[in-house]
Amino acid sequence: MPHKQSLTASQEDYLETIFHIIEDNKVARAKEVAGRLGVSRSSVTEAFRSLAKKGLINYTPYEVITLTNEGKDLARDVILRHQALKKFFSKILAVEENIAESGACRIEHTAPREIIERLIHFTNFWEDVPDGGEEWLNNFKKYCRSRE
Amino acid sequence: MPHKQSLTASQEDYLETIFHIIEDNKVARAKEVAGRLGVSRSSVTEAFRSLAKKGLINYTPYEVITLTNEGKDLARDVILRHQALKKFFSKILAVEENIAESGACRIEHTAPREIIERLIHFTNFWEDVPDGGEEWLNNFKKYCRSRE
DNA sequence: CAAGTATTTTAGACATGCCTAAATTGTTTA
DNA sequence: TAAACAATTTAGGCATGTCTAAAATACTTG
Repeated sequence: MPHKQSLTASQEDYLETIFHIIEDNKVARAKEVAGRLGVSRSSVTEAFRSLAKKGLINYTPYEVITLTNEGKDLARDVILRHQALKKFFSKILAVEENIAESGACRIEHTAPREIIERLIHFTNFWEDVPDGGEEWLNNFKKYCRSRE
Repeated sequence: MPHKQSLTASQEDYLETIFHIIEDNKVARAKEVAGRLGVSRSSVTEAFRSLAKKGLINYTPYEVITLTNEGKDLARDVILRHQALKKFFSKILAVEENIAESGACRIEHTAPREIIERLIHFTNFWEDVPDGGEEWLNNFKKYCRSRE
């Protein structure tokens, strides 16, 4: 069982995007990746090469790409972190949707696993024990509004 | 009143470190910065040049450096973010000290202001209203332990 | 099926940020 | 005060990740 390899922030972004595109279209192509990530198509080509070298995507020049099993696993891992962060930011911190999203996008690459895990626990526990949480949260929101 | 300029993660690290060294020693020198950040002295020289170009440090080759007022402001800003994150991670998420520290180190550069602010509010509000928080936190810690 | 269009890749640059080794400058001390 | 030592800077490299413009390939349609 090979240990999960470590990716750069950029590679995680590509993997995540590719995963979402494949959810929509079965396969991914450079044009679409470039569009969603806001980079040039030639940058995508290079990213494809580096992901292929790591065995995370199936890539043959000029053809559409798919994820390998390892690529899928890693992509899901990134997406899980992303969603955990976003949920915490929007549900608990009551931050605006788009800030929660962009914050998740950025922090997903740098937050230590232990912290992500705790955040997930925190959110789950909060939801599991709503008796106090609900009211507390309302008061918190009021508190936040009072100092804007 | 010039708007706060944006810094790279690396520049923020240097600024933060320089600020702490100056707190200890009045002035900073490359050797010390290199030691604390774990980079080579020549990397520090280059960082000094880039920070000087942005008007954040007073730098003359071969001499000790100090922070300009703008540099101090920006350094304090980074440190504030760092401390806010660290406090939240250790006090609320009950994460180990060193993980809280390294998480803060990394996330301080990427977290949107709005999220940092909310985190600060959250921590403060939590502490201001300890009646529920204390017990809740103990239950949360138990919950975390139960799934390790 | 050939020509035109769309897509992808290559070629060549550039910026950041790191490194080591060698040169330079500053400091201390015999 | 000159030599030895310490600190800093320069020179030259390397890796990542981005770009534009031009070339190569694939697709589509008359």
